[in-house]
Amino acid sequence: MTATLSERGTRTEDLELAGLLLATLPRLLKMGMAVGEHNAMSANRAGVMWQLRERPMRSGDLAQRCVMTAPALTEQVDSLARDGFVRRLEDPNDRRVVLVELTAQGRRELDKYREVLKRRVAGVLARLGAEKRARLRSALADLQETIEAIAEETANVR
Amino acid sequence: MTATLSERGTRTEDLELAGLLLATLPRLLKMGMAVGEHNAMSANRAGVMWQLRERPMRSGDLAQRCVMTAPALTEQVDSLARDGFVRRLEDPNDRRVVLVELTAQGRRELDKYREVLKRRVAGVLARLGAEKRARLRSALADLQETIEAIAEETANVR
DNA sequence: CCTTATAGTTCGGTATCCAAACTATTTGGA
DNA sequence: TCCAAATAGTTTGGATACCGAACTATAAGG
Repeated sequence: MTATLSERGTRTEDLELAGLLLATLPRLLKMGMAVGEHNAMSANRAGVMWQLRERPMRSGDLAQRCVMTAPALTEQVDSLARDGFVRRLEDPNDRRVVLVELTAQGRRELDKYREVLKRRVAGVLARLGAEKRARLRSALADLQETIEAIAEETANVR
Repeated sequence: MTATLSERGTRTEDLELAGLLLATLPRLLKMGMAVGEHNAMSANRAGVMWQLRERPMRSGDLAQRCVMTAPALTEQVDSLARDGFVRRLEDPNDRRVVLVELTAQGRRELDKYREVLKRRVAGVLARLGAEKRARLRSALADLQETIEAIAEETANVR
């Protein structure tokens, strides 16, 4: 635990690390995300659909997970539903709620899109040696864990 | 023409790593970038200005570095110039060229904005232990190096 | 019941982006 | 020397994504 610093724990070291992260990653992502041929898909659409890969989700939770407002999400779901990639379901327990579910077609499109991105980003990562890739893998796993934990917490505060 | 990222040598291991990266980072960035109070700044604007932190840059190079089209960049520069954050300069050697320069005010705003983001992201990173943070730092440094190298290459192909 | 809270949607407006067409300048032959 | 092709940016027209505020429908509680 040793969480003595974690309250106001933004030390210089952390700030530098955060600055490095903010300078580095947006460009990498943009390079990977600029797909072009994939007309039906985009980074935003894929981000929403990705959250639904495991199970249907309430519209509000989906918005929170995608870090967007409820109106923005409604629009996204409208658009995705128009293309047949997701569908809206009723919640039998609470008729205010809208559940959003990934369709089979949506899953296929998402996989196809992510395959393209993965190949592209992998092309960058291939330039790192095996050792550096392993280190990156561990670091990303740590990050994902932390992000998931934060998402859980803020969802529970709801 | 496209093919900025090479796709050769993409092994399964690389693909998984890329997938992890694509699933993890956009959310972290969105969490950090959702500032709110900072009306005059945004992730996009800051991204453009950040490229100018060292020296003025040709409009075309700036667009390439920011991974956006020339028209989109023109619009961004218009908007940033309207706010006094950047200014256009002439290139005495080639009168077709427009150089874009960060103003003193722009630098102040950029620093302020990045400070907010850094604190926010650092708050996430503080949850990792010192060891994991160190590993993340190394991994990001590797990535940045690789990205810079790719940017150099594609710029030289010009 | 009737007030308050909650879940989504609609509305109005803004920011961001792209492809295609356009202007101005430079370059490279013939 | 002169003009066609290439290059650097901008303008135009249109699409997408986003947000705050107002609205509808349902649920919960006193």
